[in-house]
Amino acid sequence: MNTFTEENYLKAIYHLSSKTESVGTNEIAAVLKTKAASVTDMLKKLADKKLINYARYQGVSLTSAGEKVALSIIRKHRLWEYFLVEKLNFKWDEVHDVAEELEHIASRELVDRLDDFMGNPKYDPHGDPIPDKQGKFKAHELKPVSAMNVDQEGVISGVRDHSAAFLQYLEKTKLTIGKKIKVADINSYDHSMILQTGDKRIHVSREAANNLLIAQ
Amino acid sequence: MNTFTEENYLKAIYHLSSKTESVGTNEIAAVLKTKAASVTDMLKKLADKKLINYARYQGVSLTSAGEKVALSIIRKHRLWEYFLVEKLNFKWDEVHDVAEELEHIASRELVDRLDDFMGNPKYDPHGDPIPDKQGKFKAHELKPVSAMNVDQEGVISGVRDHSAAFLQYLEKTKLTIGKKIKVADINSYDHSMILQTGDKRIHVSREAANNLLIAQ
DNA sequence: TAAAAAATTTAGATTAATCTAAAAATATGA
DNA sequence: TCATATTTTTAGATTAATCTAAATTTTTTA
Ligand SMILES: [Mn+2]
Ligand SMILES: [Mn+2]
Ligand SMILES: [Mn+2]
Ligand SMILES: [Mn+2]
Repeated sequence: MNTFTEENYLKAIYHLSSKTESVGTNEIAAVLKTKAASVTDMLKKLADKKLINYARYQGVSLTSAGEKVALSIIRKHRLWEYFLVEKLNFKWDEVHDVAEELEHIASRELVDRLDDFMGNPKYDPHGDPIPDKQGKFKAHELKPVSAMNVDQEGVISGVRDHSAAFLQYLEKTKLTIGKKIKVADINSYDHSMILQTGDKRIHVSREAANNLLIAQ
Repeated sequence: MNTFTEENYLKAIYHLSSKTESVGTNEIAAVLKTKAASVTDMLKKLADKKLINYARYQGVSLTSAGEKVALSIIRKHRLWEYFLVEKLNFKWDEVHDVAEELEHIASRELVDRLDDFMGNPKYDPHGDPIPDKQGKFKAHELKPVSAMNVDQEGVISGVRDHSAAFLQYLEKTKLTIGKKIKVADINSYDHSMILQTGDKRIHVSREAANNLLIAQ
């Protein structure tokens, strides 16, 4: 099988590929907190294993074999996050680092049984879709709160920024997954917004509104 | 912290120490399926970290820091095995290898919450005691079935051989943890035994009786 | 379109964990 | 007790993942 490190590279390339077709060496180095030279070495290795398409200086993309591996890691990551929150009562801002370790446990049987044990959840605690056994998943059609107009309504369904700081801020302001919100007002100077949830009015900055996603 | 490999060495030394005070290089190599030369290298490293007492050619023992680490790995191993069997419906012969991976997940918080989630079990699926947060545990006072006399009774409470083959054999013959048995007869020629469980009579070899443990 | 800048790769080391083969220390037993 | 066997350590390589510094390629822009 693949090493822990190879799996992290594939996952990083997968996530970076959602922005651009082809992914650069420096981008990968930044995500994995390593150096470009190290990335080049690993890219050669992954190319030898036919997990990525790689040509010198041309950036990389996953092969379908590589994508399959990446999706299985992401499946495990999100299922474990769900387990930690739903069964072990972790907060949603506490689970990522532990899931980064758990996602590398190989046993297919374990993941599939865990999935069944939890009733085959479709989304993780941050609103991200959980790929099924076949790697299939349906992402919500989401847009940032910052793109909403006054009086528009929506249900909070995901975040763009997964940092503990942002998640804790959302927790504190009660802007959590599943909450129904309505845009009460938009400040035309700094684009900050007043959101209405039930009887509460919450003032959020443009930056926060940009990282909070809603389904309509 | 310690690497995956260092943890496996400490655990191996801990288990081997139950037989003899001081543990030899070759014994460790055999358990870890590696070579004596590799073990010597690692022993130097563990000694530098003050996790073992080591003098060239004299064998090793754990320091109390090393024992603490070993017990935390064993705690995790056994708690995960319990989880796999009790919550995910694995069979008792299927859990060891997965637990060998899970035991290296670092998060203290995870283990302690898992422990609580399961109601703080005292024994794993094979009857082995689970150390608590402080590393404390109480082993059953067990003896092999082979040491029983005719008409003696006892409750199956552990195994000496953890191999899948032996566990499957026990499963098939219904000689599982918690079963009450009585020695109906002992064959004086080959020391095989007839065990009575409820209305069933089971013939077990001397070897099997030796690896099955009872509490009285 | 040719410098300059940025991105990427190569060269050469390093560290951890492993190996084989040979040397050294310890244990055994005639 | 001393030769032989066993155990353990050392010496010297190898492989994976990483690094820094230098070279190369591609991209940008003046
Ligand atoms: Mn995460
Ligand atoms: Mn998540
Ligand atoms: Mn086990
Ligand atoms: Mn066990």
